[in-house]
Amino acid sequence: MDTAALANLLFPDITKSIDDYEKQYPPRDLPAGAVVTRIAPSPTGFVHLGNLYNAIGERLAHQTGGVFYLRIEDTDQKREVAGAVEAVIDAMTFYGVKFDEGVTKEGESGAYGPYRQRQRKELYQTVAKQLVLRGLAYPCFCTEDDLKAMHEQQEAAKENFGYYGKYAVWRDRPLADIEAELNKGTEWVLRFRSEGDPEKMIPVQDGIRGELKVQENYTDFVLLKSDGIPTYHFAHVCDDHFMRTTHVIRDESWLATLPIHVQLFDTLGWQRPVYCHTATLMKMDGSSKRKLSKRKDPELALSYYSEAGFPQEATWLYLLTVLNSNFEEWHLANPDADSREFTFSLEKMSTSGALFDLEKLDNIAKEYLSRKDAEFVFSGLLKWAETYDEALAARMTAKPDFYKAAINVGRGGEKPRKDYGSWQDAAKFLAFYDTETFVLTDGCPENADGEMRREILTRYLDTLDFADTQEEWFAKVREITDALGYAVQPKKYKKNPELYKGSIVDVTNLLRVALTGRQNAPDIWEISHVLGEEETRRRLSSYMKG
RNA sequence: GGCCCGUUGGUCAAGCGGCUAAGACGACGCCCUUUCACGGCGUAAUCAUGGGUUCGAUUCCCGUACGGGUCACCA
Repeated sequence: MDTAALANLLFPDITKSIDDYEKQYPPRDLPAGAVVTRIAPSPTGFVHLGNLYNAIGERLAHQTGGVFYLRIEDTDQKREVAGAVEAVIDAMTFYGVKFDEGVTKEGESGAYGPYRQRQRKELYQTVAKQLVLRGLAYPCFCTEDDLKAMHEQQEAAKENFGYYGKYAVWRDRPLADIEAELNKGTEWVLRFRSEGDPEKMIPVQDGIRGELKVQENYTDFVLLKSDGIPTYHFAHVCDDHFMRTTHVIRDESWLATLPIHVQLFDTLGWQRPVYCHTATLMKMDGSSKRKLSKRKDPELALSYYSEAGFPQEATWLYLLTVLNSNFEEWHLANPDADSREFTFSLEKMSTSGALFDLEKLDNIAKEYLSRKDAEFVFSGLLKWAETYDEALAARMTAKPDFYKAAINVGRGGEKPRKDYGSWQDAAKFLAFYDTETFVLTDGCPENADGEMRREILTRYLDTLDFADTQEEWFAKVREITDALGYAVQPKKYKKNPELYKGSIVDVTNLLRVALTGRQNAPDIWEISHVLGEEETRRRLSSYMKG
C-alpha cells in the first residue's frame, strides 16, 4: 500500500507536520512536580456535580504551581446547546473555581489554544495524516446499517463486539477501491489500525487507584468522524499532549476506553499523562445503588445546589469530605480554616462509588452557617433571594437592621444554633419574624388553652416591661406560672401531674406560639426584642382573642 | 455475553500482616434545659464468601457471589 498516496488523497490540504505543532506548543516552563490539568466539559447545557467534582483539579494544580484550564469538547455538534459554555463558566465562577487559561466568556486566553476542539480540526488532521502515512490509519466506508448488521452477526455468533479482525472489512482494501469510493463521494471515517493483542495486559499507573492492568485494545476504533472532527478518544490524546496536560482527572466510566487512549499515546510516542479515575457518584434507588442520572435525579445538576441555596463553601466542604477521606478530620481540627488551605492528595481519593448523602451535606452546611456572623448570613441570604425569592429580597432591603437582628438570635457564643444549612431553609425559618410573612402553624399547648390562655396572656401583658433584663423578665414568667397553678419546675409536674394545671413549659410554649406561630423557636425574650414592644404586644393580644 | 472497576456498621469511611477494628452523618437512650435546637455522655450496628500464602489475615494471591461501569461516526 502506498501510504503517502493515501494520505494525500485523504488530507490534500494538510501541509503541517506534527513537529510544527510540537514547536508551536512547547513544554510548559513550570516548577518540578507542577500539575497541569483541566476540566473538559461538552457544551450540552447541563452542568453537573461531576464537573465540580473534577474541578478539584484546580486545587491540585494551584497547590503545585501548575496550571488549570478550561477546554470545551464540542466535537458533537448535534448535542451542542447555545449558551452552554457561559453556563459552565458561570457555575465554576460561582463556586470559586478559577481558570488560568482556556475558554472564557469573551473568547479565550492562553498559549495552547484554541481551546474549543472544533477549532482544532487542522491539528487533529495533521496527526491523523501522519498515522495514515505510517500505515496506522485507514478510511472506512461502512454505513450505519453495515455496522448494525455486523453487530447483530457478532451477537448471534457470540463473538466480541467491535470492528476488528474479519469484521474490519476496509482494513486491507487496495488503494484503488478506496479511490473509487472517494470519487463516488461516499462518506468515510478514519479508523485506527490496531495491532493490539487482547491476550496482552498493559500496566497503567492510575493516580487514584494505583497500578491498573488493562487489556490491550484490538479494535479499529474511529479517529475521525465523517465530518472530519475527531472522536473524544482522538481529541483527548492530541489535546492533552499538545496542551501539555500532566494529569487527566475524569470519571471512572472512562476506564473502559483507557486501552485505546494508552495505545494512541504509545504509538504516537507521546508521554502518557497520569490518569486519575474518580469514583462515580451513586444514589440509592429502592434497595440498590445506581449511578446518578441526569433524567431522574435533580441533585445531579449543579443548579440544584444554588437553587436550594447551599453556601458555596459548604458545598465544597461536603464535596471535599466525599472526595478526600482525610479532609473531614482536617476540617474538624481546623474548623475556621478555609478549605483551600487543605492539601489535597490523589492517593486519599475514594475508589468505590460514593453514595450521595444529602443529609450529610445539610449537616455540614448547618455547622458552617452556625459559625458565621449575622452580617455574612444576611448578605448570603439576600444574594440568594435576589434570584430565587424576590419578595424576600425586597423585605430584606427595606428593613436590613431588622433582618440582621433576627438572624443574630441564637448566633455567636459557644453553642450557636444550627437552624438552617441552606438559604431556602433560612428563608423558611426566619419567616415568622416579619409581620408580612408571620403565620400560625402550631396549635396552642393543651394545658394552656381555653380560659388559661386568656389568663396567662393577660397577666403576661400586664407585667411585660421591655426595660427588664432577661433575668427580671424570666422571674416574672415564673411568678405568673406559680400564681396560676402551674409547676415552675417541669420535673415536679412530671412527678405529680395531678397537682398542677401544667408546667412552665406550657406557659412558655403558649407565649412562643403567640409570638412565632410555632412551638419550636429560639428564645422568647430575644425574639420579643427583635420584634419590638409594639409588635410583641400586638401578636400576644391578637392570640389571646383568637 | 466480552472486558474493566469495586465490596469494612443504615450512609461516608479510617485501616495499608499482629488494634478490644478510628471518626463523621443518621438512629436510639440519658443528662442539660422555659420549647425547639445546641452541647455533653452513652448504646446498637461493619470487615460479602470459599480457598490459599503466613506463626498470624480486614490487610497479600486465586476463585465465587453481589454491585457498578462499558462495549457508538456521545462525551
